[in-house]
Amino acid sequence: MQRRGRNGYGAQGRCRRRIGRFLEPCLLLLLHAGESHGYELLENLDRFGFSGNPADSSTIYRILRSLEERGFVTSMWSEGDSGPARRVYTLTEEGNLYLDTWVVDLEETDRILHSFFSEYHSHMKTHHGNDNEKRKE
Amino acid sequence: MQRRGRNGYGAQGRCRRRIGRFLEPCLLLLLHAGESHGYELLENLDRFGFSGNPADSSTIYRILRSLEERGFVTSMWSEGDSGPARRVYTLTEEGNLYLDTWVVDLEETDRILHSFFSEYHSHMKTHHGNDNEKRKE
DNA sequence: TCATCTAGGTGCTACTTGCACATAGATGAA
DNA sequence: TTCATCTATGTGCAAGTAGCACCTAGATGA
Repeated sequence: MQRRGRNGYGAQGRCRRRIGRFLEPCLLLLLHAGESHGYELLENLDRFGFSGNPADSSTIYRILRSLEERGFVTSMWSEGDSGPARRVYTLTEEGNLYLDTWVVDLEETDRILHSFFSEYHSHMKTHHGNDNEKRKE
Repeated sequence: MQRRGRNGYGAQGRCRRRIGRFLEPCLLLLLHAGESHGYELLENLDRFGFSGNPADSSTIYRILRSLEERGFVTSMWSEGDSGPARRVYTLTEEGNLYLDTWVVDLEETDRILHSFFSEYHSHMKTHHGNDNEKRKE
């Protein structure tokens, strides 16, 4: 306590703004539209524009398991009309709230991202094309 | 090779769209505006809106070291007019190009993020406020 | 002398993700 | 009947990002 926050950083506990490829909220959103199983969710993910660089199936199954452990989804085995059995996931009320916190978080991330872009573009405008000048003098 | 890509995923090699808190491009952008040292960069990061949840100093120093190992920045010890010596970092031409690839990557991420938002909002509009209906019937 | 500020750093840990690979039921062709 | 293939779920391992606790050390002023 005497050492942490000495320089003002790392003082308000773990509150990571992770987005990475933010697969978790995408899965939650897909499940909000109706129950589904992993393989189907995997295919529907390209709706978000991941198609050029799709997610790995193992990642999706692991996220779903993790969501279930935290009570945000429930799962049931379902003998489908064709193919092997599927583990069908359903969003819970907690998962629904969790999706909302994700959206708030991602909107904040979006703001940060755009402040990066505006900083970048305004800086590039003043150094139009010639970005060596600052290191020359 | 016979197994990977069987379902069409994981077939084009490692091309992770990582953003996380995307501290790396922020540092590159700050260095593009002029040479600086870690402690100063840390303080300037709040320009991007990280202020509510600032980065840890160890993370910044490690990113700077990593950038140097990859040739994107160079560093020199500088005896300042006050306080302890500083390791001053300067962006290289490669680092400048690397920043541009980051921007392209982040713009793609921005598109994905917005397709998420539009999917979310259009879905919420049709289920205005009552999101239990789909699980009730 | 001692606390504090400035500045840089290490060790450990957790989380996310990707790749390789395993398992197994269903389905159809040879 | 056997075998490849598709559908579907999963594990093991490794790398990358980041946070927290903690350390070192010069400068500065009470």
